[in-house]
This record gives sequence, C-alpha cells and structure tokens, in this order.
Amino acid sequence: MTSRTAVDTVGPPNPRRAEILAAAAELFARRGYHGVSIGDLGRAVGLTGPALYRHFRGKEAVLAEMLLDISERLLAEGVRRAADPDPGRALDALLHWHIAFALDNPALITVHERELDNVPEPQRHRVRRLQRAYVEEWVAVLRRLTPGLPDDRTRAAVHAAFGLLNSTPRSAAGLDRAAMGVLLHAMARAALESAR
Amino acid sequence: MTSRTAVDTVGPPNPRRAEILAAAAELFARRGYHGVSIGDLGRAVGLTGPALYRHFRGKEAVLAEMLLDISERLLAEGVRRAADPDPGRALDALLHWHIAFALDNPALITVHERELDNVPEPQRHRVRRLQRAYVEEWVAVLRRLTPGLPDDRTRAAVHAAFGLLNSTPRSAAGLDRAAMGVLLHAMARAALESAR
DNA sequence: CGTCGATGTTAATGGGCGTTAACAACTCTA
DNA sequence: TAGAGTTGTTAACGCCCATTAACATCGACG
Repeated sequence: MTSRTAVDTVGPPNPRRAEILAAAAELFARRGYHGVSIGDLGRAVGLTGPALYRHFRGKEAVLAEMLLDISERLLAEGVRRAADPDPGRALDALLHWHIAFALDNPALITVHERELDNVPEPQRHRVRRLQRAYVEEWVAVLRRLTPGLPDDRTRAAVHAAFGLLNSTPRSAAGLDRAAMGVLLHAMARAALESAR
Repeated sequence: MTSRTAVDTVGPPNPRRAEILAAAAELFARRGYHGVSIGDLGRAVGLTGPALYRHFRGKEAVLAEMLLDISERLLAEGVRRAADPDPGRALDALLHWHIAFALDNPALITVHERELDNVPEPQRHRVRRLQRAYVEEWVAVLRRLTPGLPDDRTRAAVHAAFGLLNSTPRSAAGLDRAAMGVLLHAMARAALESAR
C-alpha cells in the first residue's frame, strides 16, 4: 500500500510544514488568500509549487490548518487566563495574552480576522466555534466585572476591543514593542470600562 | 474621432458607474479584490462581464476610483469637523463623522482598510496621501487637546481608535444603529483619553 | 547491495480570468 | 431618415492557476 507521505494532519511535527505555514501567513496577510498562488507559496520556502502537495492536501488545507491552529491557541490560553477568580485580574491577563499574541504574530492576526470565508466548510464551523468560544471567555469575565450589563452590548464591546487590539499590524508606528503593548493595554481597558 | 464613451473620470454623474461601484464595494468587502471576477461584478448589476469596460478602464480602475472617493470624502469632512476651535468638541465631531460613515458604509470601510495594496501605482500614492492627511487631522486635534504628548504615541493611538471604530462591519451585533453609535463613541473617546 | 518511502523536480491538463474584437440595438439629432 | 454615439451582447485570445502525472534523487535499512 502506497503511503501518502506527511499529508495527513498527525504525526511528529514536520519542520517543512511549519515553514510553509509561516510563509503562507505572511503572504496571505499581505496579499490576501486569492492573491497568493501555489507557486508563490513554494517559492517563499525555496521550492517549486507542486512540492507543496507533499505536505498539504491543497491550498485550502494550508489556510484551514492555519486558522484552526490560531483559534485553538487563542482559546486554550484564553480559558486559562479567564479562570482567575478576580475578574479585574482576569481581564488584565486576557489583555496581556491577546496583545502579546498580536504583537508577536501580526500576520496570523490579520489572516485570522479576514480569511475565514475562504476556509472550506467542514473546518470553517470548527474555527467559528473556537472564535465564538474565545469571545465568550471575554464576555464572561466582563459579566463578572460588571453584572447587569446586557450581553449583546458586552459582546459588541468585546468585538470593538478586538478591533482596537488587532489594529497593531496596520499601524507599524514608531513605538517599540513594550511601549505599544502598554498603550494598547491602557486603551483597550479604558474602552471596555467605558462600555458600562 | 471615435469617442471613448464614459470611461474617463469626469462628466455628469453616471448612475451606472455608481451602481457598479456600490456592488463592487459589497463584493470586494466580502470576498476580497482577487476573489471577485469581472463576471461577478457585471452579474451583480444585471449585466455581463465585458459590459463593465464601457464604464471603467478595467478591474483595477474600479478599485482605484472607489478608494479615492472614500479617502476624499473622509478627509474633506474631517477637515471641516477638526476646525472647531474647541478641541474637545472637534474630537467629538470627528468621532460622530467617522462612526456615521462606518455604520452607513461598512463595505466601503472594509475595502478602504484592506485593499490599498491592490490599487495601481499612480493612484495608490494619492490614496495614501489622503489617508495620511485624514489621520493627521485627528492627531492635530489630540495635540491641541493634550499638549506635550509625543506625536508617534498619538498617531499610534489614532490608528488603534480607527481599528476600534472600523470593527463595526465585523461585529454585526444585536444592537441597533443608534445604540451601536453611542457605544463606539464612548469607547473610542475613553480609549483616546487613556492614551495620555 | 537493493529496495522502498520520502521529498523533490518538470511536464501536462483543464478551467477560469481579464481583456479585446466584432457585432447589434437604441437614442439622439442634422 | 440617415448617421453617429452609447451601451449592451457573444466569441475569441492568451495567460495564470490549482492540481495531477511521471520521473529523479537520496537516505534508511533489510
């Protein structure tokens, strides 16, 4: 029986897969999913286009795995941070986590924000569920922090705060990472507190 | 001499052009510039693909005109509102304007935020200049409101506030337009004030 | 040493895209 | 009413793309 090489999702972490995913994140963020060809993807890691099929089922599979990975990482650590019994400290921990992720992975944040519609259907639902669960972690913390606030208003406020935090890749200002981090933290915290 | 029909930018406002631009905004916002074909664009206004060339020089020209129009509208009214001698009132006026624009034209805001890289080079510079000038209107108002704040920090704060305000198209929450407007206003104002 | 699986390559296939050409219908107006 | 300009159509062109096929190399291991 002929093996299908490393195309299936499990197994030991393949460095080539990670390399392709990293390059794809940069390209998808800069030019959009449809603006990047298989040839571009291969060339970005020193290969030809068709070599990509030794590692992924196709172009859509690259995007799907990327978005699933991001959503899972955001949610897993989000759950951990939201568990702080003090809701004020939980909110700060969530802010720290999300800001660090956005500052360290601007391309991933951009793709995560924009390209969900291009993920094929079996996995799009999983990504959506993970994204929603992540938002609900934030909503739950804010509900503990300010009881009585209507949920739809809280959810809208959380989405707006994400818009603020995720603006990092587009600003590219003259501030260094640390200064940008504290600025975003202060602004997002103030914005969320003003929503009450 | 054979006329080139209405392909050049000037002349009386052509309703067909406006119709195409509106449909293109929705499609570009939903699927991205490269995810929309000329055939899609024509079909969206009840025509075939090639009919578009009676009104635009090509696909890139549609995007270019769209982004130029948005940037000019944002800047023109932004200059007007920033002229209020009271910087606090000027900031509120800018917030009202930007929020109203974002709530009324979510697709335009999305395209304006994402697709600049796909505008061909002669006009990309013009759009960039207009966008920068718009940001500088905000920066100037904040400088009057809080003298002594370093400019790069102010600029970063403005970009973050734009991220918050422009999140509207992605939230689609259960709030109505008015409630969403006051929420965004309060959050953005608080965020900007916290940047001092 | 020979075989096999993993990981590349180039060549080929089929489809879609942006654009242009050629042609038709309709509306003015001289 | 003839002609010209406007705004559509369908057909055709060339290019690029995602994917597959066929073949090459190379290391692990019997």
